[in-house]
Amino acid sequence: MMNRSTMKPTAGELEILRVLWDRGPSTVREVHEELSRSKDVGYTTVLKLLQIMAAKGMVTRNENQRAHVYEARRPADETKRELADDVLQRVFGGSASQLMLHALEGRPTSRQEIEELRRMLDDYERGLR
Amino acid sequence: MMNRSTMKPTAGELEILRVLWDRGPSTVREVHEELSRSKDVGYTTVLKLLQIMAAKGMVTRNENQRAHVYEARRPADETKRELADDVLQRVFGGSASQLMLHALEGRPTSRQEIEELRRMLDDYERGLR
DNA sequence: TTGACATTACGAATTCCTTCGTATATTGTG
DNA sequence: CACAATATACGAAGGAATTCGTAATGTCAA
Repeated sequence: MMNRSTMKPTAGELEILRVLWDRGPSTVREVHEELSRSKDVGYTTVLKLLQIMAAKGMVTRNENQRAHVYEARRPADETKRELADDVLQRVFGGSASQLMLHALEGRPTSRQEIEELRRMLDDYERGLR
Repeated sequence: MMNRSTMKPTAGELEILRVLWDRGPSTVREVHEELSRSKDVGYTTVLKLLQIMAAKGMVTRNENQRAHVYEARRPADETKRELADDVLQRVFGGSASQLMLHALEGRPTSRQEIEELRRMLDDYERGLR
């Protein structure tokens, strides 16, 4: 099996990870309720996915309670960074400005948001010194 | 079948699209040669993928020559924009600055590259007026 | 023309992802 | 206790993606 610390989540797994990132450690029921707000999905489907993710080492499982509690094993930032880098390399050949340009074009972007991006660049550059 | 004009290419299809974007209309042999530089892949594997992509309407096929000539049907920018937007929404909930932050952190970033990002933002904002 | 070579067509194996049904186990309550 | 409600376990179906082998077909040169 692939190195577990650099495993790329599938689309379905990512949806679940985002719930866990938002809510913190959660039961199947809680994850299912959250996902149900935005899509039609069966309880056992969520359960199965969480079991698979646990088998992959992508989440940990605490079995102290009857309703097991799942938690993302890796920090959200780490996974997000990898996913961003993945699309950066695979689609844009590593060009960050190309990625940003197309991301901005993909949807309405306010001037305010651009301001925030500038601030972010300033902060980031400050970190480089 | 999904609407053909917003079909998301798979990982393998994307590799081929990038070759077609770079080279323009190409034969299977040409695509295969290009891909072979970076990975071990069989000729008929590339052929099959191109046939599938043609069936999906993702590429067009010109059969005038014995060696058919394939060409990406949609402009590269359009597809890239969708892929960027896809990761923007699915991973970062639409926050462009979060995407950028994680993309930059994902790998070494030069000050030069940050400069380019600033120019890109300037240009983009100019387009908003 | 015929044989070597290049090319396409196509089926099929394999793996992964997604989804869910059913069986089983546990818990709390009347 | 026994029943209803709530969990987990697990198999399996269906579909998509990937990969390649083999057969069929076309082309060119000796």
